[in-house]
Amino acid sequence: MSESIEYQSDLPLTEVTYFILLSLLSKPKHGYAIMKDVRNMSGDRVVLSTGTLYGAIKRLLEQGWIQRIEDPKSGESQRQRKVYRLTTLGRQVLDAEVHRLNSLVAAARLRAAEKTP
Amino acid sequence: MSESIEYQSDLPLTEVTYFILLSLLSKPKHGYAIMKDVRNMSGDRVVLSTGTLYGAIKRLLEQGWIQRIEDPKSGESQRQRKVYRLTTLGRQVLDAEVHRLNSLVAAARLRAAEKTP
DNA sequence: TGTAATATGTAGTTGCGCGACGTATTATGG
DNA sequence: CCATAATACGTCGCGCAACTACATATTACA
Repeated sequence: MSESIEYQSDLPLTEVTYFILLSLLSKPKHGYAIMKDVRNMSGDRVVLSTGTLYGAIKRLLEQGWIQRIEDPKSGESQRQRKVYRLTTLGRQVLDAEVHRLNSLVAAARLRAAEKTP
Repeated sequence: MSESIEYQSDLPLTEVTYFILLSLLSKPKHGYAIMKDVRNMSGDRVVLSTGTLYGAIKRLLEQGWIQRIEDPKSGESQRQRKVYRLTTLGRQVLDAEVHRLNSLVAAARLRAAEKTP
């Protein structure tokens, strides 16, 4: 049934955190790839600075929402490149956030209906 | 057509700001009433402390998203009670935020579809 | 009469996004 | 062929907003 009622103490996610987790939902990526992906996904609205990105990654690792894996493309001549994947916990938190987001929109719809113009 | 493409530099709204604006969408309220309303609207999930509430109100006034009006219920024996209403600008920002929220949910739906399990 | 609800506010702490800066490697086009 | 853009990693310090705790006063009611 995927309740995702727990984890609410970690919400709301910041927009940056949300997009990073979302980016890693499809497949593991390294930092720079996340940056570009988030930018594309958001239609150029969310442009991460490196300060924001690596700070967020550090926190996400500490919380156990993402974890580092070996670079699958590390066939010989590869320079440093840190690849991360979403953990089960991270996916659950993301689910809970989507749920919260939907409730915010629902609340707005309710209010707009009972609005006194 | 109510574009609400502008105002994006003021987004994302924090959850607190969002609920306060939403609370004032139906009708003007004073601070304490906003607190209770937000709590109810969110199903007890968002419980504002006074520090959060009055800090937010101060910022919202400065930004011109809400404005103070005279208490309509100030018939004689009334103690201090500051009533606020949403401005046109505030309503436009709220609209833009709902739009942004919808785009976040849409992005998640897209990603969930192209997910590699 | 005392206590919960109503009502408003300040002070200090913490967390996070952001801009600026710093370093190194690989493509590429002029 | 060499400069410059793109790739790729990171740190540091600033400012803003939310939260906790504290402070104060009035009104309802049991």
